[in-house]
Amino acid sequence: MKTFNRESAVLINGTVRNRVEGTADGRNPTGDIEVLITSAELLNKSKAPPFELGDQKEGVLPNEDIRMKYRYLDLRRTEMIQTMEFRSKFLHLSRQYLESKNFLEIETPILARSTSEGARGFIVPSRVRPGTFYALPQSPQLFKQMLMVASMDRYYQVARCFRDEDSRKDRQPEFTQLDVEMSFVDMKDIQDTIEELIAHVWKGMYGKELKTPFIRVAYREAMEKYGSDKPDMRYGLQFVSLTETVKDVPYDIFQRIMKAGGIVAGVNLKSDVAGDKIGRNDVDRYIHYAKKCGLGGLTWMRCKDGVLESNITKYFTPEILDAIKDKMDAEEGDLLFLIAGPWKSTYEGGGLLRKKLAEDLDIIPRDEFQFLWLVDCPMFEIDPVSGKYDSFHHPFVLPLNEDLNAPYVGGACFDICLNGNELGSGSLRINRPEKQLEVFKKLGLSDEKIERNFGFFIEALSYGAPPHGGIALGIDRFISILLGKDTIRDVIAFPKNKKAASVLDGSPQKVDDETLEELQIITLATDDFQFEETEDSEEQ
RNA sequence: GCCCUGGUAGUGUAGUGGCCUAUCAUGAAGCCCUGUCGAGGCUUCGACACGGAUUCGAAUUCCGUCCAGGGCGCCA
Repeated sequence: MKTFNRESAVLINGTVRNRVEGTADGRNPTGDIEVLITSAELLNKSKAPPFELGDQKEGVLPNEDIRMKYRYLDLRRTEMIQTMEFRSKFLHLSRQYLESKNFLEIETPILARSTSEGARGFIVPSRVRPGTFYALPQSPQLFKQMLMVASMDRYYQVARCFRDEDSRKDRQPEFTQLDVEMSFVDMKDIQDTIEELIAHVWKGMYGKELKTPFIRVAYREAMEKYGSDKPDMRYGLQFVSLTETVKDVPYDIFQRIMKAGGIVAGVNLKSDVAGDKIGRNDVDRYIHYAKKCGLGGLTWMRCKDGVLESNITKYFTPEILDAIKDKMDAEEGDLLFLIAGPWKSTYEGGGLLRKKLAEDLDIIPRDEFQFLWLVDCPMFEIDPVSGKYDSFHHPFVLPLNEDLNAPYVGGACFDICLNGNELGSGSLRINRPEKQLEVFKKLGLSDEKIERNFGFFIEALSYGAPPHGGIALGIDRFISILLGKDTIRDVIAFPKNKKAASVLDGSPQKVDDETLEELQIITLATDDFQFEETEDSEEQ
């Protein structure tokens, strides 16, 4: 009889039976049975795999680039098969729910127009009209809105999106969104739909009811308490504003910051969680870390013998120290960290510090899933340096103020977050052309640019576009969080690496001169990057 | 564009100036054993990413490059 090596495709005929008593192998899932073989055929012999695939070897995985190069083998691992099954079932349940609510799955173009807004796009040269290019969509935004104009009323799509920006562990150049759009809805309608959708998926995946509605947190509160627009509320460590409390303290640094309109806030590391485990050296490390997070520094106070002590308490009167103690709910042994600076950058830096503290102190409940809606978002962000207006979400969000020059303009937009990650964002859209024009102009787009990039869209809105809105959920992120994966690459069958390349098929690739000529393209690149040749391909 | 971490047989690792003709496991090839299949025994094969510098001597120190990952910028 021939030896059948591992990973080969084989055809076995025989009878399954229990093994002789005393020979069962409990270590093996099939250790209780055996097959009495009547015939065996080797359909296709496998070469020796370049790395171990057996389930017992999991946890001893090779470097990721080896896994990517042989992704078809990596995907044979039980863990990867289960991930693909999970993803498939997740999408199936999502479609099942949306179909039951009369949503239509409609495909939108992959070859589309570049609107040269937002993220860098990928472009595709046209052979028929050399010198012109399609763009791959960053999202189906304009198309789904035009489907609403077209009275499609309820649309969804499992949509591939493309953005030519640098990768992160949760960002790939191409990724999948569950894209949803509806006409004649308000924000709550959209949120209710998504809650029901996720609850339906939850029931199907886990057999459990998901608690709805999700909690809602205002943008400002999220920033001021958690230092993030995607707060992880599974643990405490909330910031408390001390700006009012310390406004008269003759501490130079605070005074300067507050005169410039900045804030002072503190977080209490309770002694039972952290306070007395963090020594003076640790505090110095956190000060260093705070500076890396864009904070000017980090002030600390420790509650000892009933009073707050630190290197700067000499600038504070006992009354103010008591007020801080009171406000921060500081008790014996607690450690307070104080941050100060401009509102946005300081809270953002504080949020990074909060996350770091929670990780170091190991107080994040890893098995918990906490959904939330981030609501009451602004319409615009103003660049502190240039003073330029930028969309908080995107330029198609419906402003909540009629007057775009009001001191604060809210946007009819919101995010859905899970465990400190942004899963997706939704909004009501502008449906009147003149309002859309007004927003474009507020964002500093010239008439010429508006006409060139969005003329067709403004035109579409002018044919009685109904009020509409929608949302898009990042499927890769969602699934990776649910499965506890460190990177979305682990939930994508064929992902790209950090340099946006596929090690498996060797893309992106140079094309031959004839192809370039046909497209009338010349390249200025001198770089001669080549993927490492394998021995096999050299032999060919 | 910038910062950080890493790169030792097919794979995972040990090894911080001479004890390295480099450890262990797994793998591959061959043989032995036969209630084996994720068992056991024996033999063999196979690596310091690349280039330069320091040194009597470099896997080990330094510089540069390449590759991979994490982050900043960027991601409307």
